[in-house]
Amino acid sequence: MDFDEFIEILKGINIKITPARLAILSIFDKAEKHLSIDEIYMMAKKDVPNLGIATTYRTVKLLCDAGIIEKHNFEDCETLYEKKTVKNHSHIIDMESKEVEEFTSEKIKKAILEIAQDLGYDLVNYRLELYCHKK
Amino acid sequence: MDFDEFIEILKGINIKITPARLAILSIFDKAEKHLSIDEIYMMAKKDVPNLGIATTYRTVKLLCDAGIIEKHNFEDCETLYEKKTVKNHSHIIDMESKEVEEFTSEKIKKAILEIAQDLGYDLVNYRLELYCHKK
DNA sequence: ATTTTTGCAAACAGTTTGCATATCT
DNA sequence: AGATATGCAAACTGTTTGCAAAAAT
Repeated sequence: MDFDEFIEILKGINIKITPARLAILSIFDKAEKHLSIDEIYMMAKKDVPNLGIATTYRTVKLLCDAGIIEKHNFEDCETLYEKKTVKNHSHIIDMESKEVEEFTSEKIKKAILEIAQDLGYDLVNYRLELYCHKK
Repeated sequence: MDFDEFIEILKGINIKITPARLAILSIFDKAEKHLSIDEIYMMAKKDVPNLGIATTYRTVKLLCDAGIIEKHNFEDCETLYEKKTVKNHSHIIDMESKEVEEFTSEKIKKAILEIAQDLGYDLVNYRLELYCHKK
């Protein structure tokens, strides 16, 4: 999904295109890593110097609700956000550097679906996080 | 692990046995579900009427550090605590009732270990949560 | 012109801390 | 007695909200 598609989504949900929103949107569009609110705020401020923290929170929430970005609460980390990918994926957190890597495993996914079924549930979503040391 | 063993652990780490600590300890010993700080506070207050919330937090933190209880931050839930079991387990969260059930799966565990290895990490711990609707 | 969005400051929830007093060993 | 733990209130962090002014449609 690219930048213009994002904007179409925003227009679709009756939302005005403003400099603050464009700035934050484009940060996520370019981001190579998971971002904290403060990082987003700092980066966006370069484009929109008088941006307020409240607007940052509001915009991030908006993008979450619109399904454009995703929120993560990893253990011992501040809340982080990333652009949502179609494929749902899991995370590996390097416990020293706090760096986050992503992966998917059909094998694990299948096993999880199975377990949920066995226990009498319909799986809606799951969260899998591996806390590791780099070898 | 039973109540007396808990107390031995506390003594072992040079910690005084006080009514507040006994009360909170025994709540976890009996608890059949995951507990929020407020629930712990309310329950413990029955035994120790002038208990303060600060002591509740301090004691809960103490028990976490001692490895007696475990902290969970499930999505859209308040922070919850449970007595730590030797076996590490995963959680199924019923998205309507917010009830939490536990399970273990060697199959999943194995697959997870494998993945971590493949990606060049040593697995220290993992967190797996299934968000579901009850069938 | 109308509606939505913004920045600011104040409010808020959950948690932690400083301190003088009380409790444990 | 000496060391630790407690309750209280104040501080603090991360986040949300009310409002009047500003900007988008």
